[in-house]
Parts: sequence; structure tokens; C-alpha cells
Amino acid sequence: MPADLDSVNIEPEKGRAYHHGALRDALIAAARDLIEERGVDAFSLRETARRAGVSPAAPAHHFDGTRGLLTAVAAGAFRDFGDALAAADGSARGRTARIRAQGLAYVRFALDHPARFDLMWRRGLIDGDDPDLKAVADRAFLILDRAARGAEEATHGSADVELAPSIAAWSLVHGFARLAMEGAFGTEPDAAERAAETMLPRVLDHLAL
Amino acid sequence: MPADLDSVNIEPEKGRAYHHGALRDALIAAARDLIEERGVDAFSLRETARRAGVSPAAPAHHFDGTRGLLTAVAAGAFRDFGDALAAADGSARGRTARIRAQGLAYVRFALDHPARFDLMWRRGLIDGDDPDLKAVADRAFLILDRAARGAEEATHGSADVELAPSIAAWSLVHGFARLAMEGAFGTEPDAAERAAETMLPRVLDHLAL
DNA sequence: TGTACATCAGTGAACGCGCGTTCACTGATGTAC
DNA sequence: TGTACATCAGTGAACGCGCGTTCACTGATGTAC
Repeated sequence: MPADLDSVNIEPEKGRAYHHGALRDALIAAARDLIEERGVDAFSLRETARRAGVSPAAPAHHFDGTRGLLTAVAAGAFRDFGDALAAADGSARGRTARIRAQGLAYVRFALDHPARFDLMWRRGLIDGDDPDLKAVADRAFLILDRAARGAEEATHGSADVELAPSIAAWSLVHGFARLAMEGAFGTEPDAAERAAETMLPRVLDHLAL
Repeated sequence: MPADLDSVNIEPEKGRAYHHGALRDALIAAARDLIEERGVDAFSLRETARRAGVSPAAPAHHFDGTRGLLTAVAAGAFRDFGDALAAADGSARGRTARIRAQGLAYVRFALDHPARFDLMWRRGLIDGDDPDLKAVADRAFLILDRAARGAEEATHGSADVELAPSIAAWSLVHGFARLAMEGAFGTEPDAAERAAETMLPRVLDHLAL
């Protein structure tokens, strides 16, 4: 199994062997491309199979139906998302700087991969109980939470109280990302991008931590 | 046309006249009920017609297809949403109190009408250029923006600068609402509700305006 | 006030479509001996 | 090293489904005279 899904050839090869060899990964990549091109709602198992160059019945050998495949795509998204947050976190020093860096990375990921970001929150389409999905999702949330709590992490008693700054930061960037994606800051192609560049840093100034 | 859609009878009546009389409103009410019951993605024009007790061809006399009907539902949602924000705004005195009140109302609306709230942001499903929709959506945003800018409204020069606190407040409550709806604060039936009651007021404390 | 008739708001059957999944199957692989 | 054979990973045809929309139609309404 290749570590990098981008390297998987999802096109049907001329004279390709009867056995694909890496169909599972190819299907995930094809599904990912499909939703990024046409949106989560345009996903279909048949179209994914078509893109991977296999028959409509082939995916059943690797995934438990539509939900199973989408869950795998979402897990990949959460993994990349967590990586982006971790990288941003590592590049900054100090609690405020780390939160800002993660916030920018959070919105950046959403705007760079809108359909995958969308899918991550589509509880109805994916299996929230899947252990792989849970693991990568929890990891991403933990990275956020640790930065928001900063050094206070281990010193406070009431979980509720110390959760508030985390959730405030999370809500702020999540809301900004969604509003940008949903066209609230303008529907021109580059409106979301411009808002993220010029507006978001200022918006983050209004977060009291 | 009744002002209150709730009063429209959407059930097929025994011995009902051939002409429905208020089919347009009945279809909007049926569509609204359908999506609140089964989610926006489960919407179908045929099922809506079925619920309104008319043939699948009937809606075409009142709406320009699926998109037209959903746009009307979204417009109704934005109207109610704006009403809720305005009521909250009117019940508070002072900039901070008004922002808090509106924030609580914002999240309350989202949790009370999740599918309609969802639909409001589903750019792909509705006609964003519809004048009715634009009017009620703009009104809602204006109510938010006025409270966030407070008395400074007419005094500042740079639009970008004075927009930041508005967008920060908007992003925070929008993000909190979506995260709650998406199950980020727990997937138990009352998790979102509990988060809104116990967490949201504290989260709003972390907004610097 | 009565009547002819245009217009409006429905019907219901039919269309073609893409979907997810099932089914018996077959070609390729890899293992036991 | 060669061969028999079980297992695995595909095929492709077929299923039934619900969908949005079109079509010729018809019953009810309302207006002109």
C-alpha cells in the first residue's frame, strides 16, 4: 500500500492486469478527486469505479458500500488536516502565536480542500464509529486543544472552564472557514481567498484568550 | 396568502376541491417539514408533492423546479432567522449585551431548525440571485452587523477595519452552531443543547470587541 | 342575471436516467506437495 | 521444479428504485357581454 495516495494511478491502464493491485487506494483517490471536482453531494460509487477503471461491482471487495468508502476518504482528510495543524503549531513559539498559526492553517486547509473539509463534518455520510476515523479525528482535535490551553493544560481543575478558550478559538476559525466557503464574504472565485488573507488575521485579533 | 405558513393545511383533505387554493404555501410548508424530518439531502420534489396531497406535476405550476421551491424555503428561513435576531437585539441594552443576545439567538435558531439553517448556506441548492432571498438574507446580516459595530457605525473611515469585529462575532457563533450541529461537542441527542446552554455563554466571554 | 368561453391549476401516465447492490461467473495468484 | 487446486479480486449483466420533468388532458374559476 503506497503511503502517498497521489502516487496511485487511478486511470485504467492499457493492458492492465486483471488484478489491479492497489484498487483500494485507487478508489479512495478517485473518490477524493470526484468530490473535490463536483462536490460531496455529487459523489457516487459507480462514478468512482468508472474513474478507477473498474466495474461497478469492484468496490464491494474493498469497502462496505458507499459509506465505507466515504469514511476512508474522510479519514484521509482528517489525517492531512491534522498534519497541517501540527506543522503550523510547530512553526510558532508561544501560546498566542501557536493559536494564530493553527487558525490560519485551519482555514487554509478548508479553502484548499473544500469538499474534503465538508465531508469531514458530514456525519450522515460517514461512519463516525470507524476506529481509523476516530483516531485521526481525535488527534486533530487534540492538536488544536493543546495549543489553545497552552501551558495551563495540566494545572486547572474544572474541565468545563478550561475548555472554553479552546472552543472559542475552534468556533471562530471553523465559522470563518465555513462562511468563506459558503460565499458569505462574496461569491466571486477569489473572495474567500482574499477574506482569508486580509480579514482573518484581523479577525483573530478579536479573540481573547 | 396566509402570513403564517404553519396555518396551512398540508394534508390532502377529504373531498377537497380540485383547486387547492393555497398550494404554493402548502408546498413550502411540506418541503420545510420534510427536510426538518429527514435532512436537506433527503429532499425530493415528488415526496413534497405527496405530502401536500397533489400529483408530482403540480409543483411546476408554482415553482421553477426543485431549486425554485428550495429557494422559497430558504427565504422563509432567513426571514424567521432575521426575526429571531431582531427580537434578541431589541431585548438587550448596550453593545456587548446586544451582541451576546444575538449570538445566543443565532445558535438557538440553528439548533431549533437545523435543516433550515443548513439549507440557508447550501449555495448549490438554492438560487442566490433570487431577489426575495437576497432581501431577507441581507436584512439578517445587517441586524448582526449593526449590533457588532455598535455606536461606532457611522464614525469610522476604513470599511475593512470596522468589519473585523462583526466578522469575528459572526464567525464565532456560526462556527459554534455548526460544530454543535455536526456533533463535535458530543453525538448524544442533547449534547448540542447542553453545549449551547453551559458552554456558549463562556465561549462568548472570549470575544474581544 | 345568465351564459359563453378563456384561463388557470390541477391530473396521471409516461419518459429516460443514474443509482447501489446482487449474482453467477472467471481470470490471476499463490501455496502445498 | 512442476503441478493441482483453493482463494482472491475482478467482470458484466441484471434487479428494482425513486427521481425530475414532460405531455396531453380536464375540471374549476372568473370574466365579458
